[in-house]
Amino acid sequence: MDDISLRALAQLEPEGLDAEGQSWQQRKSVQTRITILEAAIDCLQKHGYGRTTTQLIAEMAGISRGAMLHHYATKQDLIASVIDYTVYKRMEHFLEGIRALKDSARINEMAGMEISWQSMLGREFAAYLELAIAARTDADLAAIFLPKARRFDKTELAEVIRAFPEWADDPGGYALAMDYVHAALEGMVINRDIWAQADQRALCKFVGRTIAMLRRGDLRPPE
Amino acid sequence: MDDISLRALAQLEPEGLDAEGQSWQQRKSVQTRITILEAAIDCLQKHGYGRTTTQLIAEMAGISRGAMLHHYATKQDLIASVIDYTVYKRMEHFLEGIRALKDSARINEMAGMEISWQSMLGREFAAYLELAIAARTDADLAAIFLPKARRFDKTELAEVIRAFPEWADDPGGYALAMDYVHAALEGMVINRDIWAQADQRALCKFVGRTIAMLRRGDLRPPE
DNA sequence: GCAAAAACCGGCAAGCTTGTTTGTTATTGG
DNA sequence: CCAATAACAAACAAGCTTGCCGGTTTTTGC
Repeated sequence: MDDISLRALAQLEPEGLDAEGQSWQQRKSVQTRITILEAAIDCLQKHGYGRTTTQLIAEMAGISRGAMLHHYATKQDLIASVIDYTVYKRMEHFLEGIRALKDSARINEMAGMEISWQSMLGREFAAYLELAIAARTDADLAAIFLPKARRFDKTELAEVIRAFPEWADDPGGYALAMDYVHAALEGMVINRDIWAQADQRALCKFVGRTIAMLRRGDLRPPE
Repeated sequence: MDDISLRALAQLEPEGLDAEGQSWQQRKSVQTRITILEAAIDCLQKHGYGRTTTQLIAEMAGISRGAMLHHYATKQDLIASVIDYTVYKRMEHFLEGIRALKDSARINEMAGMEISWQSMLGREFAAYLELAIAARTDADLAAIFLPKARRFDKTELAEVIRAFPEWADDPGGYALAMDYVHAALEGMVINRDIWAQADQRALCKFVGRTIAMLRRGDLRPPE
């Protein structure tokens, strides 16, 4: 991960989680908060947003509910921090995927899609999806979620542009290709329990093929 | 809508909602039940699965909660009926789209995608999406939702095959194209509040173009 | 050391949600 | 007409969730 990537990541770093050079108490506080946020992600993944209660998070984190409410006064505060943390973690994983990609010299053209696909199989994306869906019907949640989500997409696009300089001749193609991959793969994730696995594999290959063609310019608008 | 379509639709018809030739009391009961189910769909769309309470549904339906619990003894019973009703309504709209398509002689190649896209803007799909996401983290809900969802996909595929006989030379292409359109469009729906509208329009066009190419056979596996 | 602050724990009240129960009105079949 | 049944309404109990408050232990700064 190079300097620019690290700077992009630092731009998304949640507040109150940098324990470097602090007192022992501060460091413990940060550690507890991370434990709580990780527990919250587990809850979102396993029980969904609607059934993610403060009680459950505290139990999964292994601390009392009173202790948790000391760190996050209200549930809304906690959820806001979970959003920050989840977005940060997703970007961290994404940049790690980009970095590994550069090392392996990109053996195939679907590398970008593979990174996205792998990122959608993790805990953080499951939590992100729960938050994204809940934000559709919860104005308060949307107010804090949507800006973060948009910033994530923006940062991710910038990193994709840096990682695939060979697309430089098609500036508009970047955003289109990224949105396309995200839409197709997220749609697949939603139907994961509904569709047959063989169909999902075939679809994955097809999307990869279209990406390769888009990159070659074979899918430019005909007019 | 021809006979075969009507038969496919009848196959998905919910139980206890056919009031033909019954007594006046029976017909009123059916009408009340439909009112409840429609109110439940509204609740799912506006407040999401997690905040859809029996109280809210009863209020939105304009009847007392006691009256509602007379028709649906438990919340689970109600949700099960909502799933049946939603799936039925979605198929009804889909078949209506197919029928209108035949009349207008399919002016463009993206007609199939347009039908799917329009269907995803309706109330029923919003409710369906809420149920699909909730089923991912709710085993009880999944047990009753997943079979219905799979049956819907199966029926829809059969109707697509009937509606587009010119694809007959590519049997495997049907399922792939349908899954592809669904995944891409559902992914777009999820990101509807996050992405810029212009990007969504561009992506919609791109997906349509790939569908056209898939139909022409230009996107067949290279090997 | 020692007072202040921070981390942590347990319990409590208010509100909401679900399911049950009891009662009232309207409709059906004989 | 009348008993049985269905549709509808209101109240109640039990459980859960959230936020708040007092109390305890540990750490920090002077």
